[in-house]
Amino acid sequence: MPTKKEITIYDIAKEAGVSTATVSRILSNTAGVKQEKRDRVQAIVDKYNFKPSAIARGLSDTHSKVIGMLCPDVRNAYYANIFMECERLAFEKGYTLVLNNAFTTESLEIAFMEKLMEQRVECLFLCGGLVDWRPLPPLFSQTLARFAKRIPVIVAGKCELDNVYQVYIDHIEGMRTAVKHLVTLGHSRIAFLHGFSYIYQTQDKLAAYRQALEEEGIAPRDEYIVDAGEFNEQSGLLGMKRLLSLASPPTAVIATNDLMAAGALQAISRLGYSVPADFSIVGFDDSLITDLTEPNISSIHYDYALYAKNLVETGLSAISGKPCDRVIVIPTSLTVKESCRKIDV
Amino acid sequence: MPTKKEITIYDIAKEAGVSTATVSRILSNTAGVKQEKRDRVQAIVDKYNFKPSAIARGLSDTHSKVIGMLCPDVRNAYYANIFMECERLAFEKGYTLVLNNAFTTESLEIAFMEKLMEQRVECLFLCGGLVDWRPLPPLFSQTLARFAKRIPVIVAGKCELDNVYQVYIDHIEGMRTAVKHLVTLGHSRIAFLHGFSYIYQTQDKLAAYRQALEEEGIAPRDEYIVDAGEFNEQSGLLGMKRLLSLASPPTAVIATNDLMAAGALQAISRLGYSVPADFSIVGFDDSLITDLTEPNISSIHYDYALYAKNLVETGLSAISGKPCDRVIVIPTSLTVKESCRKIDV
DNA sequence: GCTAATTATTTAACCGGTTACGAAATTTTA
DNA sequence: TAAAATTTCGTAACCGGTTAAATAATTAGC
Repeated sequence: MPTKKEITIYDIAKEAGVSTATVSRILSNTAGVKQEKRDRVQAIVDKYNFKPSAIARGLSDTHSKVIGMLCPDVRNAYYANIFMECERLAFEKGYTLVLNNAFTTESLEIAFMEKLMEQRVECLFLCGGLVDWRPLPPLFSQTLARFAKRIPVIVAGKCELDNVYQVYIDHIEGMRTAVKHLVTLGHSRIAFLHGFSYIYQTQDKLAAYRQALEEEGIAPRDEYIVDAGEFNEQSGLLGMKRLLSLASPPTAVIATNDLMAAGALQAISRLGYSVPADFSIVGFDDSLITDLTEPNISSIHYDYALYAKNLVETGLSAISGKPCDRVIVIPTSLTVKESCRKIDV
Repeated sequence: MPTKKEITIYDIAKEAGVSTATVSRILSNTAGVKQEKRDRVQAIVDKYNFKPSAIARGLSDTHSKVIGMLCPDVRNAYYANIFMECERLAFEKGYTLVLNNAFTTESLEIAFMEKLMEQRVECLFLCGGLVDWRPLPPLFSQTLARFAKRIPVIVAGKCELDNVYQVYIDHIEGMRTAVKHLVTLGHSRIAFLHGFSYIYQTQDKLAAYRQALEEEGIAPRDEYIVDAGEFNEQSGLLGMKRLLSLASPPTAVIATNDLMAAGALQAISRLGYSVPADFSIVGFDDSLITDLTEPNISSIHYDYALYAKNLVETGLSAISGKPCDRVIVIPTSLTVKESCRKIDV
C-alpha cells in the first residue's frame, strides 16, 4: 500500500548527524568526503532504501536528463526498433527516453510536444508523423519551429526547417538498389507499390524508382506505379490486385514497405500464382515480417542500431553544445531472401 | 539553438505587475482571480510561449503525474499494444507513461525500477519479463516487494506477491477454447507447441491443454507436447519439424503465440504440405501477424483496449486510494480465419 | 611547534513552482 | 452609509535536492 511519507535527504542527514550537503555529495559520488563518513551515511541510505528525488534534483540541475520522443504508433515495428535502440543508448548515458504515440494527429502531436516542453526534456527526437508530410501542416510547422528554438530537435527523417538536425535513411539509394537487383535478374516490367504521396519518403522513392529505371534504359510506365494509400498489408493486397488485372502485368514488384510486400504476396497467392515462380517481390525495411511469410521476402535493409546511434549521438552533442553534423544519411543494402528469381528474357 | 535562459513564473509576474501566486493561479486555472487580470497575464504567458516547469511543479505537488511501465521489449507487438493503449488512457487523465525495455535481464529490470522510483512515478505497470518466471528470481522478487510497499504495482499477468494488483489474460479459457474448436472440427491428434516452461503462462496453458483434452475423452500424448524454447518463429518452425517427423504426427497444432504459429506454418509449407488441407493451426494473441501469412491463422483473441483499460483504471484507483479489485481476468475468444479445417474421422 | 596549505564539512541561498495565511478591495446586508 | 461577508491578491514558507561560500579540521612545510 502506498502513501508512506517519503524519506528525504534531511532525514538521512539528521540520523547520520551530518549536513544535507554531505549526504548529497555522497549520493552523487562527489569527491571531498571521508571514507568513514561515506560508509556510515551509505548504510543509513541503504537501510531505508532511500532514493533521491529526480524531481528535486532536476530543479537545481537544469538538466532533466530526459529526452522526448514522438512517433505515430509504436505498434509499427519501425518505430519500436528506433525507440528500443535509442532508449538503450540513452540509458547508458544516464538519460531517460520518454515516448509518445501521437497517431499523426496534429492536436496530439502539438499537445505532446507542449507536455514534453513542460517536462523540460533536453532534446526531442521526432520520428515520423506530420514531420514527414509535404508540405508541412502550417500550425505544426510553426509549433515545431518554436520548439526548435528552445531545445535541439532531431528529426528521424528529412526536414528543411532551420535549427533542426536530420538523420535519415537513404531511401533513394535503397530504391535504386531494389530496381537494379531486379533488372539484373532479367526483369524489365517492374512495378512500384507505394503509399500516400504527401509523404516525402514516397516522393523520394518514386523519383529514385523512375531515375533508376531510366538509367537502365527502361521507360517507366505510369500503370506500374500504384498509389495504394495506407502503408498496411491490406493496401498492398489491393494494390497488387490492380497490377495483376493489367493487360500486361509486371513481372516484379517493389513495395514501399514490408507490410505492403506481404499484402502483395497474399494477393498473388490468392489468385493462384506463386512467388517467386510467377512474380518477384522486393520489400523495404527488412523487418521481421519478411521472415514470417512463405517465401521470405527480399528486402532493402538498414541498420537500426546505427540509425539510433546517430540520433542519440547527435542529440547528446547538441545538448552539450558540441558541434555535430546537421544531416546524417544512413546507408541501405539489399538482403536477398527467397522472393525474387532470375527470369529468361 | 538551445540554452536561452528559461523564462520563469517570476518573469511573468514582474512584467504583469502581479505576484507569482496570481500567475500560478491563472496557469493552473484556480478560482479567485479577476477576469481582467487573467486576460492580461495570459497574454504575457502566450507572448513568451511560457510553459511552467513540470519539475518545479512536481516538487510541491508530490503528484508527479507519471506512471512507469516495464516490459521486456516493445518490438514485441504484445507489449507495444499494451503500452499504446495505456498511454492513450493515461494521457486522458493527465498522466504520462514512461516505458522501459528491460530485455528480461535482472540487472536492467532492477536498474529501471530504481530509476523510476527516483522519478517518483506514482505507480508501476509491470508487463512481462522476470515477473512471469516461476519461481520468481529471488533478488528481483525482493526488489519488487520493496517497490510495492511504496507505490502501487500493477502486474499485467499473474503474480502471487502481496501488495500487488493483477490484470491478466485468461490463458486457461483461451487454451480450452482452442482445444475444443479443433475437437469440434474432428481432430483428436492435437499438438501443443509451447515456449519456455519456467514462464507461468506456459504452465497454465499446458495444464489447460491437458485438462481440455481429457474432458473431451482424449488422452494427452507427451510426444505432442513440444517445448520449443524461445517464443519466436524460428522456434515454431523447428518445433513443428519435430512434430512432423513423428511416426504418427498430429493433425492439428496449437501454438502458444502467433509467431510460433507462423513458424509452424512455414515448416509445413517447406515440407510440401499445406494448411489447412493437411494440418490445422491455431495461434494465440490474434496479432497482426495472423493476417500476414497465407493462409491467415485462426487465433485466440482478447481485447487489448479492455486489458489496458483495466490496467490504467486499477492503477489510478490505487494511486488515489480508491478500493479496487486485486485480480482482474480478461476473457478470450476465438477468431476463426483460414488455418483450420474439418476433418473426416 | 607554529603557520600555511589543503581537505572536510556546514550554512544558507537557490532552483521554479504551489499554497496557507492574512491583508486589501469589493460586494452584500442592514 | 457603516459593518459584515466575500472575493481578490500578495507575502512568504515550503517542496527536496545542489552548490557557492564560509568555516572547521587536517596535513604539510620548515
